[in-house]
Amino acid sequence: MTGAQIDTLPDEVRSRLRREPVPTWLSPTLATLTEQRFSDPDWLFERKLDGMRCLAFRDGDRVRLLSRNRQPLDATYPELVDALGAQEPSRFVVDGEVVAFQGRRTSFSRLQQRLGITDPRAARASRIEVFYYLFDLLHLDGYATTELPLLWRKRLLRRAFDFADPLRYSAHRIRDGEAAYEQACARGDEGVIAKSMNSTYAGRRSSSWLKFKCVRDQEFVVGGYTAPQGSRVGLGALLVGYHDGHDLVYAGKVGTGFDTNTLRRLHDRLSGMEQDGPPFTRGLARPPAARWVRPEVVAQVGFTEWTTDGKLRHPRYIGLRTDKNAEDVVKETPR
DNA sequence: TTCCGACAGTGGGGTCGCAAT
DNA sequence: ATTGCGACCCCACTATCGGAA
Repeated sequence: MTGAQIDTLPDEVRSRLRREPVPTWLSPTLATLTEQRFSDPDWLFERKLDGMRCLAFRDGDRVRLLSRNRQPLDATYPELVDALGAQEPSRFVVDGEVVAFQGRRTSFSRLQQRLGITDPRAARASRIEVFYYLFDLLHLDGYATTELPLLWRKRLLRRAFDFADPLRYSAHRIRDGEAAYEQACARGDEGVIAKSMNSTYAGRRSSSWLKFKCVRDQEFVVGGYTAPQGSRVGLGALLVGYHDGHDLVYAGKVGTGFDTNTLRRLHDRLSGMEQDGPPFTRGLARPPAARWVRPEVVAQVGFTEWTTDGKLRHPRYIGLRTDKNAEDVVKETPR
């Protein structure tokens, strides 16, 4: 039956298949982050899902799920093992993302509540429903498919599998990347993955897969900093917050985005502004070991979203804002 | 020559499991 | 029973280096 799937391929495509046993491991292709947004008839665009990367290997009765770092996930997602084991093809390798939903959005924080579970019974009993979005096919019925063009791999994947929850096919649109990106951000998605339709499966960081991330940034007041560790110079991270009424609310640390010069400059500036206690009046349950400063410096910070705990997720330093008064820094609500 | 990709190192939030308290 | 820590997951970013383009 599935051999028929392969038989339907045009000769020039089929000639790129290579016979092989089902591999026990393949490195996942990783996308490269880019600021460029483009539309291109040779590229397709998929939703960027906020979950966990997972490769699935089936060889007959044996189904194995592995994380990006080769950690076994079979016991964490037993219902996915079952669904893959019930598929018609008995030998395959697929690539995809395991996700959980919070409303209409994929939610990594919700998925995290299942992530550490290593007992299949506990996993099945979990209230967190997960889905496996498949977006690539690396092996089918004794053939390596990694040398096929992406669009053919996706076609084979879609035809060879029976997509019923919890397995879902990761749909794409062709050509219109900029519109896909804008719609993704408006929906509250993480972004878009752009993929060159004719590319083979790279199995490493690749410029044939690009990340268009929906990013946010705003100003924050610097209220302290931590000491540098190891070979770091100047400081480790900035502790930042924003005003809310009479409160200065702590929003987390920012520990990346500076080069060596900036670290030194920031430390020079902040070390002259120290005060005894934290300037934050809210959001700081247990103050971390830090130096505290008068809340006067304003920094621009990029991040992906607010966590449920009111902290910045994936924060990075962008630069200082000298044109903005610290008193005017408040939490911006996304429009 | 320039650029790309890999690696190491530093930093973030959050969850779970387990050992120490 | 509580706390702290490491190991995972998600990452961003800098600095360096060797080989590809």
